[in-house]
Amino acid sequence: MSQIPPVMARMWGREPAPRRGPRPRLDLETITAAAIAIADAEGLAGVSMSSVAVRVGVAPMTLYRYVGSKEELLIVMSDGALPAPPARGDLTWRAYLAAWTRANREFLLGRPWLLSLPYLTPPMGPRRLSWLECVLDALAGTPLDTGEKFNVATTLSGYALTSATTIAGMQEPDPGDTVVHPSDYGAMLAEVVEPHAYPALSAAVRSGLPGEADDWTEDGDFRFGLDLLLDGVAALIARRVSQAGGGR
Amino acid sequence: MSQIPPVMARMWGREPAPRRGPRPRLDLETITAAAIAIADAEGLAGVSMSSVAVRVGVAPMTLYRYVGSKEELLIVMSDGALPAPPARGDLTWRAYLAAWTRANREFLLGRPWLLSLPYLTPPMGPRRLSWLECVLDALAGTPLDTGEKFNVATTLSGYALTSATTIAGMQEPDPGDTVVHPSDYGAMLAEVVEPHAYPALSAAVRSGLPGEADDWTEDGDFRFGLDLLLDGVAALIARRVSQAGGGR
DNA sequence: ACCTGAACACCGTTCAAGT
DNA sequence: ACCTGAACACCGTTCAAGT
Repeated sequence: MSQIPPVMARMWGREPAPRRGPRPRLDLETITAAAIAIADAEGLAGVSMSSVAVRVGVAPMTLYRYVGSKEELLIVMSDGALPAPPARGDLTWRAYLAAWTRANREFLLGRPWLLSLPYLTPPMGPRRLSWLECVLDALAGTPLDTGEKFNVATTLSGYALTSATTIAGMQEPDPGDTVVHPSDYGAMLAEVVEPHAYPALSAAVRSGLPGEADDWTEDGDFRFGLDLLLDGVAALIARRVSQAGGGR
Repeated sequence: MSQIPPVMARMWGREPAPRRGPRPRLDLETITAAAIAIADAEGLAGVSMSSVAVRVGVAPMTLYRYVGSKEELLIVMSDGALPAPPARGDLTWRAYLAAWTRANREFLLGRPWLLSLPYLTPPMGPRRLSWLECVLDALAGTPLDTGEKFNVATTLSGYALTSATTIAGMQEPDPGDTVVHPSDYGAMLAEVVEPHAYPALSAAVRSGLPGEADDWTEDGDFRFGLDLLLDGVAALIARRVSQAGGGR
């Protein structure tokens, strides 16, 4: 058994090797915390094996005892940077999932470098999976099957991701990022989009539109999409309930 | 005016500088196509300024005449790699948006390196905006306002992205990627997730679950989430219609 | 005006050597 | 057993020089 990849074993504290001799002076958590601190301060561009090593006071190559590669370090960071999911309290599934999605979006906005992590793997770390756990738990009282619950979780976190990306893309640059920061997205589009090639878009853009950063950051747009999704979930639950009722 | 960022000007063929003297031997499209071809063949890791330069037969520094930085090149690639959106035909808005979302997901799966592009900017390139145009056009006959139409587009492309990421994460590795490829995601989770810390998740995982790659790749799960979203849009439209009817 | 060669300041990673 | 110094094969980017 135990065919789980090495990063995963390490994230879950399953040290692969037995140990004799001197205790390690370092551990993965310390390294991860240092890398996260750098990313918070300087963006992902500031995170290099050597900058992390300097911060924990060690030679760069020492890190390779704890992490197979930089790519693995990034994966570990992407889990370590997550906060705990919101507490369930006595919210309905719907109120809870709304809070959950909002909290998900919030931590992405608080650490925009999470949005620029080069590869998105399926949820594998303890933190990320605790967020998944919460969705399953919130839906435990509903007639949805396991696959459906997973789908709800995927869809909601996807929505949080998209929403965060949209906002982060128009906000202040990361420290270290310089390429594109449309302070006025709508005006930018208006300048470039030609009416005969993009009729609907250019009409929308010219009639003033949701291009102002303020509008997008407003909560209304976020709630709009979220309600759309939750309405869908509610409708599905209602369907399942009536099916179950009719079947017995 | 013209406060659009340089990458954007270049993507739209607005050459910033006047030109006297020798004609350039290269253009941005050629460079972009070469970079995309490398990414298709070797993954994003294979794309370096020098590998692209070699492919177009030029010194690496020549590229900086056409592109401000590697980051800009990646942005240009992310637009250039998109196919044309599906034709509207005489589909209903709903059928069209379903096809649109599916096509969106499909090109992401066909070029998984798009999923690992380091930073997601708001839609700015001609191709990406033509996808947006199509959503606005499909919803033109509905009473949704501009902001709502944008939101629908954002939500649907977010869903395509999430769905593609989930599938790509469990499929064959990119050429060049080696870190994590859970051939059996469910079994992996089962091995690591403890019942008392993750009760709902470990129950789900142990009762056999949507962890098999086949299940996820199945169309059913994708359609599930998509219908959920489109049901929400339909409900909103119905609400707006009845409001408009009552208001006059 | 366009292109380039040499050079700069970095990368991530290996490996054999130290303790 | 853990840590490291030296070394390798790269990066992206600058700048002054060629034509």
